[in-house]
Amino acid sequence: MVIEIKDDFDLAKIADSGQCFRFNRCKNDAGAYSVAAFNKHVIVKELGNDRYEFSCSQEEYDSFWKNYFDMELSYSDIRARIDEKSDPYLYSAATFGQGIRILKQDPWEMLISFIISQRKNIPAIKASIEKICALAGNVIDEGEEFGKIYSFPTPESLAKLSMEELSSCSLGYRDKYVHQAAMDVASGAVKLNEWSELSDKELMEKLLELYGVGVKVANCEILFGYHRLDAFPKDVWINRVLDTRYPDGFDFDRYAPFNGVMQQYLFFYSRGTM
DNA sequence: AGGCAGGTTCTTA
DNA sequence: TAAGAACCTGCC
Repeated sequence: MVIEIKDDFDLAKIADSGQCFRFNRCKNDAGAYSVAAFNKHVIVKELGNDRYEFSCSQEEYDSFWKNYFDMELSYSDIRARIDEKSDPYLYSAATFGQGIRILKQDPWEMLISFIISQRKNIPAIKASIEKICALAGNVIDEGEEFGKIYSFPTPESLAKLSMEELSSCSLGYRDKYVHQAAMDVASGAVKLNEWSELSDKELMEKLLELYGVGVKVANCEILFGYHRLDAFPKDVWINRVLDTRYPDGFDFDRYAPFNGVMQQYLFFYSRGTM
């Protein structure tokens, strides 16, 4: 089906924004992207004039992908909160990053993904996640162009993997973190879905109790897994920006409750320019 | 060849 | 409570 999208929506920027790891440009089809999430897979292709082709039914778009891409929220309105004169750097970053949206992803998949992300670059993170999916996920789609697409494993199937199998996914020292998290969620000791009811503070405290989860990974989980758009993960890139561009501090009060969106613009801009 | 990559844990004072 | 070292692995 083909749909017209008027608000910010740039597949290339979203794919490269570091929030998702199973969102890839199709090798033999420029402008088309493969997206795997929640046991579903879709190819999205930009047609021009704000039109996009989704390789799914209208019904699946309405019931799933529309929400996944957070289409009810206007990101151009969020960008409009930025005043060029009071913060020219953020304004430039947001202009550069226009088209980025924060996806509504699976808290479980995000937790494991960001545990894996520590001290890894994005290609390495993606490679590990794909190995895990191929090893413990199910085939959810198959096509000549993109081959077999696997779902992200359930907590149960990931918990069943031996440490040897986990190690074969190039997790390095993170293998024990992933194993423990899978055990905790599979056993029911950790109920990620119920945690969505917690306050920001309580949610952070719960996440920090998990083995292998520190402040940065917890904030990524809160922003990308729980879609709480005020969370502001600080990684080396963001810290570099804050140190060099905001020596007197970033104005978090001004952009609440959307500081996480600003973080994405700053992150994307810093990676493209520094 | 040595250092580093979107951090966290463990150890030590 | 805080700083420093160690940690897997792959790629410059």
